[in-house]
Amino acid sequence: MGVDLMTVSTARSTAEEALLDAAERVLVDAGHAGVTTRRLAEEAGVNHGLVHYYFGSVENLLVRTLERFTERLISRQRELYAADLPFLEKWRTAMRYLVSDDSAYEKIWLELQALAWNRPELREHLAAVHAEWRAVLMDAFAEPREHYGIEMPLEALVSLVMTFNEGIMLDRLSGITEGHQQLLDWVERRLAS
Amino acid sequence: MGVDLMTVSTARSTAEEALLDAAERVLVDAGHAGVTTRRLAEEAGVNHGLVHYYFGSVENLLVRTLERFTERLISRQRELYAADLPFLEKWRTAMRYLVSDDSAYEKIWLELQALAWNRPELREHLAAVHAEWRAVLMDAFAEPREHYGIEMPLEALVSLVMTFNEGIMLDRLSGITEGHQQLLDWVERRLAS
DNA sequence: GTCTGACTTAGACATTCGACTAAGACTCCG
DNA sequence: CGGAGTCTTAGTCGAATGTCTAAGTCAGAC
Repeated sequence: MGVDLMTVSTARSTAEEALLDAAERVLVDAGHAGVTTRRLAEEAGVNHGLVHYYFGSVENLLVRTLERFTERLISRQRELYAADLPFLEKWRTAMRYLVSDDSAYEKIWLELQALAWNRPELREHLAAVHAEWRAVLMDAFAEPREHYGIEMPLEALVSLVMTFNEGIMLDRLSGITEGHQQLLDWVERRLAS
Repeated sequence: MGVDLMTVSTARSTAEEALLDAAERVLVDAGHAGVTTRRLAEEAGVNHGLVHYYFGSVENLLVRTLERFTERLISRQRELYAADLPFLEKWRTAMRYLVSDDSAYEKIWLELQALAWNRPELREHLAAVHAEWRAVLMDAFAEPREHYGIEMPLEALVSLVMTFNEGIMLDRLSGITEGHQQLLDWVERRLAS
Protein backbone atom coordinates (compact mmCIF):
# COMPACT_ATOMS: atom_id res chain seq x y z
CA MET A 1 0.00 0.00 0.00
CA GLY A 2 2.62 2.51 1.00
CA VAL A 3 0.50 5.57 1.72
CA ASP A 4 -1.86 6.34 4.53
CA LEU A 5 -5.32 5.85 3.14
CA MET A 6 -6.81 8.84 4.90
CA THR A 7 -4.11 11.18 3.69
CA VAL A 8 -4.38 9.85 0.19
CA SER A 9 -8.11 10.02 -0.06
CA THR A 10 -8.33 13.53 1.36
CA ALA A 11 -5.50 14.77 -0.84
CA ARG A 12 -7.06 13.14 -3.83
CA SER A 13 -10.56 14.28 -3.16
CA THR A 14 -9.27 17.79 -2.51
CA ALA A 15 -7.76 17.81 -5.99
CA GLU A 16 -10.88 16.25 -7.47
CA GLU A 17 -13.09 18.84 -5.84
CA ALA A 18 -10.74 21.55 -7.08
CA LEU A 19 -11.13 20.24 -10.61
CA LEU A 20 -14.91 20.07 -10.34
CA ASP A 21 -14.97 23.59 -8.93
CA ALA A 22 -12.75 24.65 -11.82
CA ALA A 23 -15.16 23.03 -14.28
CA GLU A 24 -18.01 25.13 -12.90
CA ARG A 25 -15.97 28.30 -13.14
CA VAL A 26 -14.99 27.53 -16.72
CA LEU A 27 -18.62 26.79 -17.62
CA VAL A 28 -19.55 30.21 -16.27
CA ASP A 29 -16.67 32.08 -17.92
CA ALA A 30 -16.34 30.33 -21.26
CA GLY A 31 -19.13 27.80 -21.72
CA HIS A 32 -18.82 24.07 -22.14
CA ALA A 33 -16.64 24.42 -25.24
CA GLY A 34 -13.97 26.01 -23.05
CA VAL A 35 -13.68 23.00 -20.76
CA THR A 36 -10.29 21.50 -21.71
CA THR A 37 -7.87 19.45 -19.65
CA ARG A 38 -5.25 22.16 -19.56
CA ARG A 39 -7.62 24.95 -18.67
CA LEU A 40 -9.23 22.92 -15.92
CA ALA A 41 -5.82 22.04 -14.53
CA GLU A 42 -4.67 25.63 -14.62
CA GLU A 43 -7.85 26.86 -12.91
CA ALA A 44 -7.57 24.17 -10.26
CA GLY A 45 -3.82 24.60 -9.82
CA VAL A 46 -3.04 20.97 -10.54
CA ASN A 47 -1.22 19.08 -13.26
CA HIS A 48 -3.18 18.56 -16.44
CA GLY A 49 -2.43 14.85 -16.45
CA LEU A 50 -4.56 14.44 -13.35
CA VAL A 51 -7.75 15.02 -15.28
CA HIS A 52 -7.16 11.80 -17.12
CA TYR A 53 -5.73 10.02 -14.08
CA TYR A 54 -8.62 10.89 -11.78
CA PHE A 55 -11.57 10.99 -14.15
CA GLY A 56 -10.47 8.97 -17.17
CA SER A 57 -11.60 11.66 -19.58
CA VAL A 58 -12.94 15.17 -19.83
CA GLU A 59 -16.30 13.61 -20.61
CA ASN A 60 -16.38 11.76 -17.30
CA LEU A 61 -15.34 14.86 -15.43
CA LEU A 62 -18.31 16.69 -16.93
CA VAL A 63 -20.62 13.87 -15.93
CA ARG A 64 -19.33 14.18 -12.38
CA THR A 65 -19.79 17.94 -12.56
CA LEU A 66 -23.39 17.42 -13.58
CA GLU A 67 -24.00 14.88 -10.83
CA ARG A 68 -22.55 17.12 -8.15
CA PHE A 69 -24.41 20.17 -9.41
CA THR A 70 -27.64 18.23 -9.59
CA GLU A 71 -27.41 17.24 -5.94
CA ARG A 72 -26.92 20.83 -4.89
CA LEU A 73 -29.71 22.11 -7.09
CA ILE A 74 -32.18 19.62 -5.71
CA SER A 75 -31.26 20.17 -2.10
CA ARG A 76 -31.51 23.92 -2.58
CA GLN A 77 -35.03 23.56 -3.95
CA ARG A 78 -36.01 21.11 -1.26
CA GLU A 79 -34.72 23.32 1.55
CA LEU A 80 -36.45 26.33 0.12
CA TYR A 81 -39.90 24.81 0.02
CA ALA A 82 -39.49 22.65 3.13
CA ALA A 83 -38.97 25.73 5.33
CA ASP A 84 -41.63 26.56 7.86
CA LEU A 85 -42.68 29.82 6.25
CA PRO A 86 -45.80 31.16 4.56
CA PHE A 87 -45.95 30.09 0.93
CA LEU A 88 -45.72 33.69 -0.23
CA GLU A 89 -42.34 34.04 1.48
CA LYS A 90 -41.04 30.93 -0.21
CA TRP A 91 -42.24 32.15 -3.58
CA ARG A 92 -40.57 35.50 -3.09
CA THR A 93 -37.30 33.84 -2.19
CA ALA A 94 -37.44 31.60 -5.25
CA MET A 95 -38.16 34.55 -7.52
CA ARG A 96 -35.37 36.57 -5.93
CA TYR A 97 -32.96 33.78 -6.84
CA LEU A 98 -34.36 33.70 -10.35
CA VAL A 99 -33.77 37.36 -11.10
CA SER A 100 -30.69 37.88 -8.97
CA ASP A 101 -27.74 39.74 -10.44
CA ASP A 102 -25.50 36.73 -10.04
CA SER A 103 -26.50 34.23 -12.72
CA ALA A 104 -23.54 31.87 -12.25
CA TYR A 105 -25.83 29.17 -10.96
CA GLU A 106 -28.18 29.40 -13.93
CA LYS A 107 -25.27 29.62 -16.35
CA ILE A 108 -23.82 26.35 -15.10
CA TRP A 109 -27.19 24.68 -15.21
CA LEU A 110 -27.99 25.78 -18.75
CA GLU A 111 -24.49 25.10 -20.06
CA LEU A 112 -24.79 21.55 -18.79
CA GLN A 113 -28.18 21.27 -20.48
CA ALA A 114 -26.78 22.62 -23.73
CA LEU A 115 -24.02 20.05 -23.46
CA ALA A 116 -26.57 17.30 -22.99
CA TRP A 117 -28.40 18.29 -26.19
CA ASN A 118 -25.49 16.71 -28.03
CA ARG A 119 -24.51 14.03 -25.50
CA PRO A 120 -27.41 11.65 -25.04
CA GLU A 121 -25.65 9.86 -22.20
CA LEU A 122 -26.10 12.97 -20.04
CA ARG A 123 -29.82 13.20 -20.57
CA GLU A 124 -30.85 10.72 -17.92
CA HIS A 125 -29.22 12.94 -15.32
CA LEU A 126 -31.22 15.91 -16.56
CA ALA A 127 -34.42 13.92 -16.58
CA ALA A 128 -33.75 12.84 -13.00
CA VAL A 129 -33.22 16.34 -11.66
CA HIS A 130 -36.22 17.57 -13.62
CA ALA A 131 -38.40 14.88 -12.10
CA GLU A 132 -37.13 15.69 -8.61
CA TRP A 133 -37.75 19.39 -9.10
CA ARG A 134 -41.24 18.59 -10.32
CA ALA A 135 -41.88 16.40 -7.28
CA VAL A 136 -40.75 19.16 -4.93
CA LEU A 137 -43.04 21.68 -6.62
CA MET A 138 -46.00 19.30 -6.75
CA ASP A 139 -45.67 18.95 -3.02
CA ALA A 140 -45.12 22.64 -2.40
CA PHE A 141 -47.98 23.91 -4.58
CA ALA A 142 -50.76 21.49 -3.65
CA GLU A 143 -51.95 23.36 -0.58
CA PRO A 144 -51.39 26.92 -1.87
CA ARG A 145 -53.31 26.04 -5.03
CA GLU A 146 -56.38 25.32 -2.91
CA HIS A 147 -55.77 28.28 -0.67
CA TYR A 148 -55.54 30.77 -3.51
CA GLY A 149 -58.36 29.18 -5.47
CA ILE A 150 -56.28 28.49 -8.57
CA GLU A 151 -58.54 26.64 -10.93
CA MET A 152 -56.02 24.84 -13.12
CA PRO A 153 -55.00 21.27 -12.31
CA LEU A 154 -51.93 20.89 -10.12
CA GLU A 155 -49.93 19.19 -12.87
CA ALA A 156 -50.60 22.03 -15.27
CA LEU A 157 -49.82 24.65 -12.66
CA VAL A 158 -46.49 23.06 -11.79
CA SER A 159 -45.61 22.72 -15.47
CA LEU A 160 -46.43 26.36 -16.00
CA VAL A 161 -44.27 27.45 -13.09
CA MET A 162 -41.35 25.27 -14.17
CA THR A 163 -41.43 26.25 -17.82
CA PHE A 164 -41.80 29.97 -17.27
CA ASN A 165 -38.95 29.79 -14.77
CA GLU A 166 -36.79 28.11 -17.38
CA GLY A 167 -37.79 30.69 -19.95
CA ILE A 168 -36.81 33.53 -17.65
CA MET A 169 -33.44 31.89 -17.00
CA LEU A 170 -32.90 31.46 -20.72
CA ASP A 171 -33.80 35.06 -21.49
CA ARG A 172 -31.59 36.45 -18.76
CA LEU A 173 -28.53 34.57 -19.97
CA SER A 174 -28.95 36.35 -23.28
CA GLY A 175 -29.29 39.65 -21.48
CA ILE A 176 -33.04 39.90 -21.95
CA THR A 177 -35.19 40.97 -19.01
CA GLU A 178 -38.05 42.70 -20.80
CA GLY A 179 -41.44 41.94 -19.34
CA HIS A 180 -40.21 39.62 -16.61
CA GLN A 181 -40.85 42.08 -13.82
CA GLN A 182 -44.39 42.82 -14.99
CA LEU A 183 -45.12 39.12 -14.94
CA LEU A 184 -43.65 38.56 -11.49
CA ASP A 185 -45.43 41.65 -10.18
CA TRP A 186 -48.75 40.34 -11.37
CA VAL A 187 -48.17 36.98 -9.68
CA GLU A 188 -47.17 38.85 -6.55
CA ARG A 189 -50.39 40.89 -6.57
CA ARG A 190 -52.42 37.77 -7.27
CA LEU A 191 -50.87 36.01 -4.27
CA ALA A 192 -51.00 39.01 -1.94
CA SER A 193 -54.67 39.68 -2.42
CA MET B 1 -13.97 42.61 -63.87
CA GLY B 2 -13.73 39.53 -66.05
CA VAL B 3 -16.84 37.70 -64.97
CA ASP B 4 -20.50 38.30 -65.61
CA LEU B 5 -21.86 39.83 -62.47
CA MET B 6 -25.12 37.96 -62.55
CA THR B 7 -23.46 34.59 -63.01
CA VAL B 8 -20.94 35.33 -60.31
CA SER B 9 -23.41 36.60 -57.80
CA THR B 10 -25.78 33.67 -58.29
CA ALA B 11 -22.95 31.14 -58.20
CA ARG B 12 -21.50 32.79 -55.18
CA SER B 13 -24.73 33.20 -53.36
CA THR B 14 -25.61 29.61 -54.14
CA ALA B 15 -22.44 28.50 -52.41
CA GLU B 16 -23.03 30.92 -49.56
CA GLU B 17 -26.55 29.65 -49.07
CA ALA B 18 -25.23 26.11 -49.17
CA LEU B 19 -22.78 26.95 -46.40
CA LEU B 20 -25.47 28.63 -44.31
CA ASP B 21 -27.75 25.64 -44.82
CA ALA B 22 -24.86 23.40 -43.82
CA ALA B 23 -24.33 25.48 -40.68
CA GLU B 24 -27.95 24.88 -39.65
CA ARG B 25 -27.63 21.14 -40.27
CA VAL B 26 -24.44 20.98 -38.22
CA LEU B 27 -26.07 22.94 -35.41
CA VAL B 28 -28.87 20.38 -35.36
CA ASP B 29 -26.60 17.34 -35.61
CA ALA B 30 -23.63 18.32 -33.49
CA GLY B 31 -24.27 21.64 -31.78
CA HIS B 32 -22.34 24.85 -32.18
CA ALA B 33 -19.06 23.27 -31.08
CA GLY B 34 -19.23 21.09 -34.20
CA VAL B 35 -19.31 24.03 -36.58
CA THR B 36 -15.84 23.96 -38.15
CA THR B 37 -14.67 25.17 -41.55
CA ARG B 38 -13.96 21.69 -42.82
CA ARG B 39 -17.20 20.19 -41.62
CA LEU B 40 -19.24 23.03 -43.07
CA ALA B 41 -17.43 22.69 -46.39
CA GLU B 42 -17.99 18.96 -46.48
CA GLU B 43 -21.70 19.32 -45.67
CA ALA B 44 -22.10 22.03 -48.29
CA GLY B 45 -20.01 20.23 -50.89
CA VAL B 46 -17.62 23.11 -51.36
CA ASN B 47 -13.95 23.72 -50.68
CA HIS B 48 -13.12 24.51 -47.08
CA GLY B 49 -11.16 27.59 -48.06
CA LEU B 50 -14.36 29.25 -49.21
CA VAL B 51 -15.58 29.70 -45.66
CA HIS B 52 -12.78 32.11 -45.06
CA TYR B 53 -12.98 33.61 -48.55
CA TYR B 54 -16.70 34.29 -48.43
CA PHE B 55 -17.30 35.03 -44.77
CA GLY B 56 -13.89 36.02 -43.44
CA SER B 57 -14.21 33.70 -40.46
CA VAL B 58 -16.35 31.01 -38.91
CA GLU B 59 -17.53 33.61 -36.46
CA ASN B 60 -18.92 35.80 -39.24
CA LEU B 61 -20.58 32.83 -40.86
CA LEU B 62 -22.38 32.12 -37.61
CA VAL B 63 -23.49 35.73 -37.36
CA ARG B 64 -24.93 35.43 -40.85
CA THR B 65 -26.58 32.17 -39.89
CA LEU B 66 -28.20 33.90 -36.93
CA GLU B 67 -29.33 36.84 -39.05
CA ARG B 68 -30.88 34.62 -41.69
CA PHE B 69 -32.53 32.38 -39.13
CA THR B 70 -33.87 35.39 -37.28
CA GLU B 71 -35.60 36.71 -40.38
CA ARG B 72 -37.29 33.40 -40.98
CA LEU B 73 -38.34 33.01 -37.37
CA ILE B 74 -39.90 36.45 -37.28
CA SER B 75 -41.71 36.11 -40.56
CA ARG B 76 -43.06 32.73 -39.49
CA GLN B 77 -44.48 34.22 -36.32
CA ARG B 78 -45.84 37.23 -38.15
CA GLU B 79 -47.55 35.12 -40.80
CA LEU B 80 -49.02 32.83 -38.20
CA TYR B 81 -50.72 35.56 -36.21
CA ALA B 82 -51.52 37.79 -39.18
CA ALA B 83 -53.72 35.11 -40.77
CA ASP B 84 -57.42 35.74 -40.97
CA LEU B 85 -58.42 32.96 -38.60
CA PRO B 86 -60.01 32.70 -35.19
CA PHE B 87 -57.45 33.23 -32.42
CA LEU B 88 -57.99 29.69 -31.16
CA GLU B 89 -56.86 28.30 -34.51
CA LYS B 90 -53.72 30.39 -34.46
CA TRP B 91 -52.95 29.29 -30.94
CA ARG B 92 -53.41 25.64 -31.86
CA THR B 93 -51.08 26.00 -34.81
CA ALA B 94 -48.42 27.67 -32.67
CA MET B 95 -48.67 24.92 -30.05
CA ARG B 96 -48.52 22.24 -32.72
CA TYR B 97 -45.23 23.71 -33.90
CA LEU B 98 -43.98 23.81 -30.34
CA VAL B 99 -44.54 20.16 -29.59
CA SER B 100 -43.96 18.79 -33.07
CA ASP B 101 -41.77 15.74 -33.49
CA ASP B 102 -39.31 17.67 -35.60
CA SER B 103 -37.37 19.93 -33.27
CA ALA B 104 -34.72 21.00 -35.79
CA TYR B 105 -36.02 24.53 -35.75
CA GLU B 106 -35.88 24.81 -31.98
CA LYS B 107 -32.49 23.14 -31.87
CA ILE B 108 -30.99 25.73 -34.20
CA TRP B 109 -32.56 28.53 -32.28
CA LEU B 110 -31.36 27.35 -28.89
CA GLU B 111 -27.88 26.41 -30.14
CA LEU B 112 -27.50 29.94 -31.44
CA GLN B 113 -28.66 31.27 -28.09
CA ALA B 114 -26.21 29.05 -26.24
CA LEU B 115 -23.50 30.33 -28.53
CA ALA B 116 -24.46 33.90 -27.71
CA TRP B 117 -24.11 33.26 -23.98
CA ASN B 118 -20.37 33.30 -24.58
CA ARG B 119 -20.22 35.72 -27.54
CA PRO B 120 -21.56 39.08 -26.42
CA GLU B 121 -21.44 40.44 -29.99
CA LEU B 122 -24.28 38.07 -30.92
CA ARG B 123 -26.58 39.25 -28.16
CA GLU B 124 -27.95 42.28 -29.93
CA HIS B 125 -29.32 40.00 -32.64
CA LEU B 126 -31.07 37.90 -30.02
CA ALA B 127 -32.46 40.97 -28.31
CA ALA B 128 -33.80 42.19 -31.64
CA VAL B 129 -35.63 39.00 -32.51
CA HIS B 130 -36.95 38.76 -28.96
CA ALA B 131 -38.34 42.28 -29.18
CA GLU B 132 -39.93 41.52 -32.54
CA TRP B 133 -41.49 38.34 -31.26
CA ARG B 134 -42.81 40.26 -28.28
CA ALA B 135 -44.26 42.93 -30.55
CA VAL B 136 -46.04 40.32 -32.66
CA LEU B 137 -47.54 38.68 -29.59
CA MET B 138 -48.55 41.96 -28.01
CA ASP B 139 -50.48 42.69 -31.14
CA ALA B 140 -51.93 39.20 -31.43
CA PHE B 141 -53.03 38.86 -27.80
CA ALA B 142 -54.56 42.28 -27.16
CA GLU B 143 -57.99 41.49 -28.53
CA PRO B 144 -58.21 37.84 -27.36
CA ARG B 145 -57.22 38.94 -23.86
CA GLU B 146 -60.35 41.10 -23.72
CA HIS B 147 -62.46 38.49 -25.42
CA TYR B 148 -61.52 35.72 -22.99
CA GLY B 149 -61.62 38.00 -19.97
CA ILE B 150 -58.03 37.37 -18.94
CA GLU B 151 -57.39 39.59 -15.98
CA MET B 152 -53.61 39.92 -16.10
CA PRO B 153 -52.03 42.91 -17.87
CA LEU B 154 -51.14 42.36 -21.51
CA GLU B 155 -47.40 42.73 -20.85
CA ALA B 156 -47.49 40.08 -18.17
CA LEU B 157 -49.59 37.76 -20.31
CA VAL B 158 -47.22 38.02 -23.25
CA SER B 159 -44.21 37.46 -20.99
CA LEU B 160 -45.88 34.40 -19.56
CA VAL B 161 -46.62 32.97 -22.99
CA MET B 162 -43.11 33.66 -24.27
CA THR B 163 -41.29 32.28 -21.25
CA PHE B 164 -43.33 29.13 -20.92
CA ASN B 165 -42.86 28.53 -24.64
CA GLU B 166 -39.11 28.85 -24.18
CA GLY B 167 -39.23 26.52 -21.21
CA ILE B 168 -41.07 23.88 -23.20
CA MET B 169 -38.53 24.15 -26.02
CA LEU B 170 -35.70 23.81 -23.54
CA ASP B 171 -37.24 20.78 -21.88
CA ARG B 172 -37.97 19.05 -25.14
CA LEU B 173 -34.39 19.39 -26.36
CA SER B 174 -33.34 17.45 -23.30
CA GLY B 175 -35.97 14.83 -24.01
CA ILE B 176 -38.34 16.00 -21.29
CA THR B 177 -42.04 16.29 -22.08
CA GLU B 178 -43.57 15.58 -18.69
CA GLY B 179 -46.49 17.80 -17.84
CA HIS B 180 -46.42 19.82 -21.03
CA GLN B 181 -49.54 18.25 -22.45
CA GLN B 182 -51.53 18.78 -19.25
CA LEU B 183 -50.61 22.43 -19.36
CA LEU B 184 -51.51 22.86 -23.03
CA ASP B 185 -54.74 20.94 -22.52
CA TRP B 186 -55.77 23.23 -19.73
CA VAL B 187 -55.10 26.32 -21.87
CA GLU B 188 -57.08 24.68 -24.64
CA ARG B 189 -60.04 24.08 -22.35
CA ARG B 190 -59.84 27.61 -21.00
CA LEU B 191 -59.92 29.03 -24.53
CA ALA B 192 -62.60 26.68 -25.84
CA SER B 193 -65.10 27.43 -23.09
C1' DG C 1 17.79 1.84 5.50
C1' DT C 2 15.91 0.22 1.62
C1' DC C 3 12.06 -1.44 -0.81
C1' DT C 4 7.39 -1.07 -2.58
C1' DG C 5 3.68 0.68 -4.86
C1' DA C 6 0.63 4.36 -5.50
C1' DC C 7 0.79 9.17 -6.78
C1' DT C 8 2.55 13.04 -9.55
C1' DT C 9 4.82 15.27 -13.13
C1' DA C 10 6.47 16.77 -17.58
C1' DG C 11 6.44 15.70 -21.93
C1' DA C 12 5.31 13.23 -26.39
C1' DC C 13 1.91 11.82 -29.67
C1' DA C 14 -1.32 12.07 -33.43
C1' DT C 15 -5.17 14.89 -34.62
C1' DT C 16 -7.71 18.76 -35.53
C1' DC C 17 -8.53 23.47 -35.65
C1' DG C 18 -8.88 28.50 -37.97
C1' DA C 19 -6.47 31.13 -40.90
C1' DC C 20 -3.92 32.06 -44.73
C1' DT C 21 -1.47 31.70 -49.38
C1' DA C 22 0.26 30.71 -53.76
C1' DA C 23 -0.87 28.57 -57.86
C1' DG C 24 -4.26 27.19 -61.10
C1' DA C 25 -8.83 27.61 -63.57
C1' DC C 26 -12.24 30.07 -65.50
C1' DT C 27 -15.03 33.81 -67.70
C1' DC C 28 -15.72 37.68 -70.12
C1' DC C 29 -13.71 42.00 -72.53
C1' DG C 30 -11.48 43.98 -76.16
C1' DC D 1 -7.96 34.77 -79.52
C1' DG D 2 -5.20 36.68 -75.86
C1' DG D 3 -5.08 39.24 -71.70
C1' DA D 4 -6.97 40.61 -67.13
C1' DG D 5 -8.87 39.82 -63.08
C1' DT D 6 -11.80 37.18 -60.10
C1' DC D 7 -12.89 32.74 -58.24
C1' DT D 8 -11.43 28.18 -56.70
C1' DT D 9 -8.41 24.79 -55.09
C1' DA D 10 -5.10 22.19 -52.44
C1' DG D 11 -1.95 22.65 -49.24
C1' DT D 12 0.76 24.89 -45.33
C1' DC D 13 1.19 27.02 -40.77
C1' DG D 14 1.28 27.44 -35.82
C1' DA D 15 -1.59 26.63 -32.03
C1' DA D 16 -4.35 23.80 -29.24
C1' DT D 17 -6.62 19.51 -28.21
C1' DG D 18 -7.39 14.62 -25.59
C1' DT D 19 -4.92 10.88 -24.37
C1' DC D 20 -1.24 8.32 -22.86
C1' DT D 21 3.45 7.04 -21.00
C1' DA D 22 7.75 6.90 -18.84
C1' DA D 23 10.34 8.87 -15.40
C1' DG D 24 10.39 10.74 -10.89
C1' DT D 25 8.60 11.39 -5.93
C1' DC D 26 7.33 10.14 -1.57
C1' DA D 27 5.24 8.02 2.64
C1' DG D 28 5.01 4.11 5.07
C1' DA D 29 6.26 -1.28 5.41
C1' DC D 30 9.59 -4.54 6.54
